[in-house]
Amino acid sequence: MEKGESALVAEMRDNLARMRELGVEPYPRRSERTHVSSEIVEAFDTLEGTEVAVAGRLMSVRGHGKAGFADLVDGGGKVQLYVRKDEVGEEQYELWKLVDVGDIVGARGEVMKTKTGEVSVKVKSVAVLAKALKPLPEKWHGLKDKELRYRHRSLDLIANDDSRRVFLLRSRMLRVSREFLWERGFVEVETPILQPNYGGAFARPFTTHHHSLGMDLYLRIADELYLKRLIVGGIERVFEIGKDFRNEGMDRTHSPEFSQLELYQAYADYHDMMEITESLVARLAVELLGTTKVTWGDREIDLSPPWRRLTVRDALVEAVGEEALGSAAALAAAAKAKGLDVEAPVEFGPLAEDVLSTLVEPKLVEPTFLIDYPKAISPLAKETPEDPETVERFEFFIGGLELGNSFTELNDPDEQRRRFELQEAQREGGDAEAQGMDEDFVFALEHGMPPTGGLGIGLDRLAMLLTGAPNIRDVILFPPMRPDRQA
RNA sequence: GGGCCGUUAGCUCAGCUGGUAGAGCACCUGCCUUUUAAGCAGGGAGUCGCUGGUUCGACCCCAGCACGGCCCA
Repeated sequence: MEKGESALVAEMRDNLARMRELGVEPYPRRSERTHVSSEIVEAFDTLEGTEVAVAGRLMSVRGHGKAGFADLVDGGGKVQLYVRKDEVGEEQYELWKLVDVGDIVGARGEVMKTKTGEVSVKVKSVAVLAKALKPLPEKWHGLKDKELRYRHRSLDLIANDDSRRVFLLRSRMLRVSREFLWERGFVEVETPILQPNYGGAFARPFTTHHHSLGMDLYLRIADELYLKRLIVGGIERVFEIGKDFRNEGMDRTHSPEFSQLELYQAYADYHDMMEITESLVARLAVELLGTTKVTWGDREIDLSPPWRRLTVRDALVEAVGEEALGSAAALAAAAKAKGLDVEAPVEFGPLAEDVLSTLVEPKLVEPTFLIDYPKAISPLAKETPEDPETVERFEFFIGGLELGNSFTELNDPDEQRRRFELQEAQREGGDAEAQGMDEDFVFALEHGMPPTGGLGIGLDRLAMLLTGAPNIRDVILFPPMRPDRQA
């Protein structure tokens, strides 16, 4: 036994060696498969008595002396193998006895049913397709340890059906989202992840360096400014599904690397974006879950449109009272009275955002569009007709989760330049999350961008909602983790 | 960043008031040609997260650290 190697591993390695002694290559190049397990189980009546070839992982082996049963799991599900010494012969039965739970095997044989009614393959020949050298997690508790599940997702997927379901559902979420947008005439594109400037959101970026250009580049924090260039370019309905990166804290709902769907539609505004949002989310629920009702914690949430529209102003009035909205000082006082940790001096916009995220958003369990935000915290959105300090913007919330952000896009290039300049001043004033000037984006706007509605949806959180997952890491296949430093 | 909780066999977990560690699954040996959490009999398996400290003696008490979880900022 090598250092650190358990007895179980030694046994599996020993079986590997003995397979080779029998002249069997445990990692062959070729395999055969005529059916996946689900096909055999579902079409048993027509397949009974015919010969099939199956392949997959052995998840359970039950020996009976000169015979044995095993559960073979493949992409379709599970089918039982029935291996008899008098069917496979002496040599093959020797090989069968060297097979461990976890091994990838192929088997050829006749479709049959046991007397207990289990659809099975009565094996004529068996092949080892990949010998496993490490034991699987326990068979009926699965792999529970969250750390191990996140660090070793392959094991989690083998051992936990729930985990596999989550990620298959997530895949279908992407597919249905694309179908939905294609039906509406949207075009999928890819824009740069490595960017000389970052923008489109408030966040600290990840910085990297390109050696041959001799320059620093940023990993994008949003897709927005490139997608709007495409609207200028005449691609009137455009979307991108991809990763954004924000160099911020991690918690139950934040991952530094996360997936976002962003879409832009020319000749549309944020009302149209609300309709798209409601329709898409409801469609996803129906297609993936068969119902518009999702379970979230101990609540049931109905995602059927139309969703509630709540103005930021009304939300703030309800949270801190109308008097508090008169000035930044009044709002600060009211926020402090509600227990918020307010550091003076704070401007109205960021303060309002604080109040919203602490006192309002967690209560937005039923699907809600929070609409009409302060301009000061929305440098890319167009003003409302009623109030130049308010913009046509919404964020939407379900189950207390912020799931997305949308504007009627600002398309006045001069106004956009002024907004960027204000942001730059804030950045110089020490706000690391303020957005920088993007001259090339303004250059594009100067050629004329049609009135446009834009929308971003956080796909990880949407996947959380649709699967009931309490932690964003539960819906990210390989979530970022600190290195596992063994002493 | 702060508070609380966790880390014991490959996995899931027990472990009392400090006296050198247990179960189930998995694994090994034997029996078993329709089992499916197969069964019966027997057996092996541990750096108790890491480093220090207290103590005659530490999985257990104390301190620090690491990783993770929940909550708060």
